[in-house]
Amino acid sequence: MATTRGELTRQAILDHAAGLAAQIGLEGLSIGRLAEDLKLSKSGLFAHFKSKEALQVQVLETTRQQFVDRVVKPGLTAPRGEPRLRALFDNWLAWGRGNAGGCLFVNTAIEFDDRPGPVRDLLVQNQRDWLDLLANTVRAGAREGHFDPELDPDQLAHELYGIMLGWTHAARLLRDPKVEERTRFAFEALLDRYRRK
Amino acid sequence: MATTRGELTRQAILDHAAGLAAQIGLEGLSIGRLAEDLKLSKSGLFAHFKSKEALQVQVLETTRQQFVDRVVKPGLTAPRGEPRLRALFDNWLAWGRGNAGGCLFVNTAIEFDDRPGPVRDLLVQNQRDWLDLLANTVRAGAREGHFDPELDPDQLAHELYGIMLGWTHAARLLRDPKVEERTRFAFEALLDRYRRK
DNA sequence: GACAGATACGAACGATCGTTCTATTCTCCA
DNA sequence: TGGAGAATAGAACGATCGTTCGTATCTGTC
Repeated sequence: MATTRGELTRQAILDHAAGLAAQIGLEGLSIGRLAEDLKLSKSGLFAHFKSKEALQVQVLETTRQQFVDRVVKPGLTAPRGEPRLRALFDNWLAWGRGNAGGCLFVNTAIEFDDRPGPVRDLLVQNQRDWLDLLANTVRAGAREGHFDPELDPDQLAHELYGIMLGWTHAARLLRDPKVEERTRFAFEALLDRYRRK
Repeated sequence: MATTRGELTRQAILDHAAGLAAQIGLEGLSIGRLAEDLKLSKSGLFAHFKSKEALQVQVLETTRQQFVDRVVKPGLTAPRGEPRLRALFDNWLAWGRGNAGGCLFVNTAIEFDDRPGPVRDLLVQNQRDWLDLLANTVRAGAREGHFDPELDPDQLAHELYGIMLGWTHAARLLRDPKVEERTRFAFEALLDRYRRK
């Protein structure tokens, strides 16, 4: 992976674009705006991607990598089962709080749920991977004796994602000061339902 | 309320725009596209609203009225307390399923959580009203003996909204065939936690 | 130090955006 | 029936969109 000059600017573009996209949407990204922000010419910037759609895809891929680095990998260092599920959840909350526009995947999920194409496809894959990771963590938790092995791990993952979406809504739109407390409460109640009795 | 000619076309515009906005977003709405769809001139259509932002606000108001008619009002005919909460929830699911682009409020919530202005303000008000309605229904349910009066109705409303958002994500992005069943399961589990023991 | 390829620029393309005019056409009441 | 005012149309505005093309500058190699 030779870090040539073009590769450096490409990454700089993608980093900036990823931050911007979380705030104004992947569709709201514009080549001109990006070029101006980064003091490049429109055509010079465009040449790195050949199309806006390719830029959008690469922005998603960049963000996915950041997500893995900041949420998934540190989460996997926690002991498997419930502690790992808690770590993943905590990291996700920190991720949502830490990004200026919130979680790009959550935003893009709604932006593209009606727009077929490679962006949507990639997004679906990312979300499935994340839900599968959560569900598998629950499965391991059942083997460890943390969770009731009779209950459906995919259902837990689905509900957990709903809690995260609820956090997004209350934190970012409503600016609810109790959002943290409400989210934790919901999380604990969910775990409790799935705990081995 | 004199139903003049201009008022008729205005409503026709708003009805079409509301459907379109749910699919491509409030920001994605364009005067030219609307004019073409409705066989009007751009300027003729524009004259009804004087600005795109005013159009967006009125689209939200139109949708709010539809929401009241199709979700809230029929819900209020159910007996107060738990039955009413169930009716509201069922109607909301039907509303989400019935609209081509999903729930406009959910979509716009994410589109505008970073964009200050009258559209965002109106949206916040709508969402607060809806959450308050849910919470008040729970409060009434506690008085009826359906729910535990020690538990926080606003928390239940918040979690209920998270379940709805989870439905949106699984149904519209992931096209999860089990979304209905998962959503119902989560809803029942939530009610169970809040039931008077 | 010259050459080759990668990288960036500037100008321009047609299309569309929201918005502003002026000029029609319609509607309805005196 | 004529005239006032509402409703729509048409043309044009400056701006921005994604994209293309030809040209210049840089970078690293022989």
